[in-house]
Amino acid sequence: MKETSAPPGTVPQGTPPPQSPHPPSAPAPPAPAALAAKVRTLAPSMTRSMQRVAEAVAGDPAGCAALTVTGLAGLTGTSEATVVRTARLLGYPGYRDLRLALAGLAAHQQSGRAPAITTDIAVDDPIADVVAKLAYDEQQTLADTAAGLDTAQLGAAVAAVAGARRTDVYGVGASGLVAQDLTQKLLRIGLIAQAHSDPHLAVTNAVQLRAGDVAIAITHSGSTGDVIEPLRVAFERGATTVAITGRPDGPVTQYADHVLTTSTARESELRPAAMSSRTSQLLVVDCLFVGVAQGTYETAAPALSASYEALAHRHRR
Amino acid sequence: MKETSAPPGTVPQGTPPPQSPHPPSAPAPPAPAALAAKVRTLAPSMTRSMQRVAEAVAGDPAGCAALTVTGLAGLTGTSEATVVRTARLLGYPGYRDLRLALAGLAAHQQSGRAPAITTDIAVDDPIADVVAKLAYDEQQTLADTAAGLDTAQLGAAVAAVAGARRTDVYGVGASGLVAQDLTQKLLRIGLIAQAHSDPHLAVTNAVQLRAGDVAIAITHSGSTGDVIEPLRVAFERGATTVAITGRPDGPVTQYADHVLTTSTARESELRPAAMSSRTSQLLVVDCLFVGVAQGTYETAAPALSASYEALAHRHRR
DNA sequence: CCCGGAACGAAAATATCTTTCAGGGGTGAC
DNA sequence: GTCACCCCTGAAAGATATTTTCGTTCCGGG
Repeated sequence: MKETSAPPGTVPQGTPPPQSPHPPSAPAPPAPAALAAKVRTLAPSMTRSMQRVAEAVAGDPAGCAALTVTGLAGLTGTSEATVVRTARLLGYPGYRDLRLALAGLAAHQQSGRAPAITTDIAVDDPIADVVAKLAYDEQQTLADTAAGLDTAQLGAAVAAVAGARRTDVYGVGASGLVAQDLTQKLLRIGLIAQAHSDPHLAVTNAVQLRAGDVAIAITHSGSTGDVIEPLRVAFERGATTVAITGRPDGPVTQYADHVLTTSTARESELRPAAMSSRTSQLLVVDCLFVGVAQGTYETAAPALSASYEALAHRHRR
Repeated sequence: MKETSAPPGTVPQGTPPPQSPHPPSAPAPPAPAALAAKVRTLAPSMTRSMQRVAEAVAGDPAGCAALTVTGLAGLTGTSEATVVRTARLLGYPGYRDLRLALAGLAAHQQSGRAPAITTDIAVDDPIADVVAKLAYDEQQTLADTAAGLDTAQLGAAVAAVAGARRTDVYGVGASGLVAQDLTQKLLRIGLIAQAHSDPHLAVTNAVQLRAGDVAIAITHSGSTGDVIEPLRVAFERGATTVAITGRPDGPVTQYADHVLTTSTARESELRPAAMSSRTSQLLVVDCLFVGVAQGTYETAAPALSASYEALAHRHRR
């Protein structure tokens, strides 16, 4: 018999990438998930050998999917012909298609058992669980942050930075890295930006700010004195001030013209709050950056490609 | 060659891939659902023809699962050999197994929800859309990274760091911030760690490493000379070396005992690759950290609370 | 005891997958 | 600018897997 699905040289379907239609679900021949039921239904009409095969298939779809005709025949103590006959009886054109369906079924039921990722990370969690849980938590943090972000405030902050003479960013500890990340990006699109993690230098720099400049403070707790102080100075010098914080009611906001709220996820002993706050802050910072890049596209685009090219030589062949 | 998948009575899988270039080669277990991610990760190292095949496969898993080698080759305008080569590159023993995985994936996503809108960010997108798209993309990046992360390699890296005399981390540019992030965390649980972004200092420090020490290089491109060089030195001094890179076939891996792969998302003009690579790298680093914290819980727990308390009085009332 | 029918498996026949090999195109060296 | 080299690529040979064919065996009934 010829290949059931696609003739080699001909033009079976002229549509390569288009998604296959979902509405017309399983018609009749390819049973999607009701395989076990089908086996029970058809069992009476099967011969002994075929029943053995059907039983094996229904019992361990995943395992059988990994077997060839010969393998399955050997496993069930029958012959290849019997296996093919069974596949036919179950409604498939041949063993090949049964096997394909089997693989799908296996994947399906494997995804069925949802890992309890809502749990906290325990000391004895296997490493695979740690990965799953962390990824899940960070995804959750991102969703929360996006949902809680005030786009009006963000828009105002974007406009301020896009039109600023210079932008100073304050952050210490983990937030300091976020501050640097933002700074790096702004520099890449040709803006003048600087990150400060040294409180003293931050304050002395803040004094130089004036109207038209922007100061951004990043602090999860909203009460980090080392970051509030320079922001206060900048505020009093007339600069536009922005606070990125997880505590929109914290002290830092009293000197902030615009407040961007980051989300606060539950923390645990093994998962310090710094982790999710960092994720959240980075998303906010990314949004800010992209917004600014949009607003200054004329200059941002060439600056981006220039910096990209400048780095090209630093890569080995 | 005998049946690639499984002899009758024995274990189904467990077949390591054909060749391993170096001792630290990822076994690359048959990817279950991480296919799209894998395609993106490996795309840069593919040839044009192979990319066409990979694209078709990633674009329409269900459709491709129904095709034979010849059919897929015809559809993509390539040859059977190329299709098989692509399957190999994606980590499967041959096309047969890729097809099987494809069937599983198809069943998987048919049951799952619709894949969301994946439009690029445009210059004139309203700020709310920017937030939504960025959040979605970063979530996707996290999922891809988690799916593509080799837990065996991660476990090995965790063990190495947990037992290390000292740990050095190399990273420049955006990866430098990730390196600092990791370092900060490790310091917090009482380990000795240092981040280097100055290539010269990194090398001079690497010379001091010896067996029992760990060196970690972080580079998205996998070919950043400034980061490879210190890793090479550390490798030759006998330290355990780890590479965190988006290019598991890049130059950096030749000096790495363990390779942790980050995901590569499509980039656009307004969304530089650095953004998603950073997200991906951070997740990997977080996993590494939590793993190490688990392994050294006896000392990590008190160290964590100590550092927490030490910071408390830096917060304003 | 012999006959008819169905089940079953061995092996041939076919299709499919994998490997090998040689040509073509591009790149770096000189 | 030319040459040599290497890698990509596809055609075809070679190896495997699947399907079909066909003969044998096993029962139950006449």
